[in-house]
Amino acid sequence: MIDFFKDSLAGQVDDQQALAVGVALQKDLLLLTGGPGTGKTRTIVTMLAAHLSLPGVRRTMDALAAALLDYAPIGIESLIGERGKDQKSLSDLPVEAVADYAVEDADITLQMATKLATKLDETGQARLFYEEECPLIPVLVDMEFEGIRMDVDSLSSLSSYIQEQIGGARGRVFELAGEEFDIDSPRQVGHMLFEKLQLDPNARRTAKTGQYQTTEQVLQRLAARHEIVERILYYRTCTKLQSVYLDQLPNTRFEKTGRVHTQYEQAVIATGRLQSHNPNLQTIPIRTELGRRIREAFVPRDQNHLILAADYSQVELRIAAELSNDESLIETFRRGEDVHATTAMKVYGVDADGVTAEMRRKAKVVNFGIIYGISAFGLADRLNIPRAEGADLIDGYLNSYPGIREYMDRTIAFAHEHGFVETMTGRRRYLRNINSANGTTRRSEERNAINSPIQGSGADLIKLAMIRISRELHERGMMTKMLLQVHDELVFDLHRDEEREAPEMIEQAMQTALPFKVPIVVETGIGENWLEAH
DNA sequence: GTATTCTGG
DNA sequence: TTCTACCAGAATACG
Repeated sequence: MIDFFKDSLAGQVDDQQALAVGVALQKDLLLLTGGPGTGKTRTIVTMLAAHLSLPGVRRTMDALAAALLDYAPIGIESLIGERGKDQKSLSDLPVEAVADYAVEDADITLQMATKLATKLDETGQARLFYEEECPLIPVLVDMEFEGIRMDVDSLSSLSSYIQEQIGGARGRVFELAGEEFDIDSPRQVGHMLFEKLQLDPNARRTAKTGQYQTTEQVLQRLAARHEIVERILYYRTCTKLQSVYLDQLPNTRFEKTGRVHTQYEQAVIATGRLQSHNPNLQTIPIRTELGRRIREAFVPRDQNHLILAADYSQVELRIAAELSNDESLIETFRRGEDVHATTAMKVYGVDADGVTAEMRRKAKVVNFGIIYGISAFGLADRLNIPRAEGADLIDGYLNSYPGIREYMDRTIAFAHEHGFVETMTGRRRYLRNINSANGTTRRSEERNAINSPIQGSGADLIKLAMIRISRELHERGMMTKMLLQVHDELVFDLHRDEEREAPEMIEQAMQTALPFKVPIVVETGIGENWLEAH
């Protein structure tokens, strides 16, 4: 959003000013926006409309004009020259020279808007556009504008500690290797582990360049054979944290506010999710003890606030239950049972007391795999079990939840017939390779067909919740601010006076944003930082 | 610029 | 027989 306005204003403003202009423009734009049949002016935000109805076309005026109007607008190069250091700026030219170009821009945009509005109606995505995507714009602008406060001191003390850890791990790796090499180079790591130390005569190679694979998954399996492996893994964990989250992240803090203002893209991801960048706050570590500590640096804006995190519990599995209407899976959620343990009971044919931790772990992997349209091989690979056992697990799963098998068959058949699939709100994903003669390509597209309605409905659910939460916060004159969205989680600056009201309202909005027969569970947490709020 | 790897949901 | 789980951003190595 910021980039868009900064570009439009030809570098004449800084980020803060661009943000302010963006807020003002977007809000005016939306005042003009009415739903279908309301009789109000329908302002079409062409980029968003194009993302929904022409997702395969690049969202530039030239590409869209070619696709929608079969027309090639005046090229900007004819005015300011080719890209490069000699390229002029529009502001260098007399107004007369720019007039035709500028007028045509407005004309073409209006013509495209009219066509796009028709397309949205035709594809059944008008409500999605007017009632979900458009109202979300000012909500995202507000979140970008607010930002989240970052405590750089806590990051720098963590950085010193990790720097020591890196030195220690590095020394131990060289000691065990008997020589120095570049641990940052996957090729040299592969050479050390598989040529010099001969840790696995059947080591896998990468598809493109034939190097030895040294991914975490590969290394985990070798960890028991040689101490060097776990040291390399630890070295990688530490260098990753250092380079991405300790060296770079503090620089993204906006000095005037002391906060980090991520940018959200609404029209990029095919399934309908948001994308976060500059910095990406949707990939802040949580899975490892050391990594989690990064989250301690995300703190409330001042002493009157706390961090509130609200996240959907197993939302994609619940959506799979809803879409498939599988009685057994729905019943599991209605009873409030542990879905992974229940799945283990079913696929292993044991009672509740018979479920071991290992069974539950495997059942959990199967539950996730099903959402992605997994194959027996893929499951076997991930669980490090024989392929036949993987096949048995999937068979057992689909027999326990027959509705899921029907959902998969029905969805793939629909995709083959129509060339797209859709979410609960009618958001479409077009699958141009669904009828490919290449089996690998086709099967990959069939997995997309299975996964997209699930992932995309999750995106719709939280987007609609965000719109309602934002409206409630404003209407009630509350001081709590929504700050971040991480796919199934929302993060807030919670005002201390609203410690009861806000979480209750937010939970309610998240649970009821779309109608479900399956219970939707939201977990909230409050703390002095993002880690504590979990 | 592409490949590999790691971070998240 | 082959190739394998969905959606991403970003840092680093290497040619």
